[in-house]
Amino acid sequence: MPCDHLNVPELPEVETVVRTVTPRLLGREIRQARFYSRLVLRGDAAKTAARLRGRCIESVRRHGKFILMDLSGGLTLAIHLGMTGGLLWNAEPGPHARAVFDLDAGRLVYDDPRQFGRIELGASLPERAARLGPDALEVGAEEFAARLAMRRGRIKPLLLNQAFLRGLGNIYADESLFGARIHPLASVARLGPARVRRLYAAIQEVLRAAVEAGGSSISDYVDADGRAGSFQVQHQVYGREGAPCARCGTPIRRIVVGQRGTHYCPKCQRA
DNA sequence: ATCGGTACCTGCACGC
DNA sequence: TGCGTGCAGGTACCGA
Repeated sequence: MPCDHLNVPELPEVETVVRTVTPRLLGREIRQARFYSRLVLRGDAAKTAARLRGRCIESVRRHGKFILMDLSGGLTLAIHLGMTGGLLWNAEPGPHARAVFDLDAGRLVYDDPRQFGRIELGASLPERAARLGPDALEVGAEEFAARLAMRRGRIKPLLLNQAFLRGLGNIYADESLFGARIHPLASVARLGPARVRRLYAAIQEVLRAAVEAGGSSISDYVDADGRAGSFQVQHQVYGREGAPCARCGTPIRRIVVGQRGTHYCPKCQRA
């Protein structure tokens, strides 16, 4: 069986999901939609199902951590996977299935044990998605630097702030800071241009490598039809508390920043 | 704008 | 073995 999507979906995982489901969904017609969670679905289940019926999926795209499906007739279905959401293809709905989309060919199941994910249907992308910052993989170096210059506070919480940059989550924020050799508590205002450039480059490299590997760990968000899990990207700091830093051998340290576990090398990443 | 806290959920690791 | 506790972190919201 598929899917222990135990890993939290961030930009690379969502990108992987989008790439995997797109060829299966493009041009398909939604025959029937069913919703099983008042928490996950924003809006009335019966009305949403009625609006979806008969529509074709014209495009699938990623917007930060959102999955957006543009439907015929000018509607957009937005799916956010939260922390434990995943899409299963042609799967039998399990106890955590929160939505099922029966298509003219195949079936898409939205599975989400903790129900932190959200599904909403609207005329365009939801307002809360529209007001986010530029996509972490699309932003240019200069725009990144300019946006950073307008901010204060510590760097790690800023990287997690989707209104600043959309797509980074806890894992890749830590990995990016390690790549740039910047301490997670470093003051944004005191980051010089060299470190800002390094941070930008590290974010791009970390995200691209993860996308290339098909996400952070098991790639079976959509693998109900039995594709073997892909290889895993080796995290340098995340989840490696006490293990030696790959660069200098110093034990990786874990602290809490903004209520979130934060991993870094105390020697490579100075404040 | 930033900061710190809470809440939403449930599965799982851990300790006794 | 069994049970309680705490933790995981994406996002929204609150007051300061």
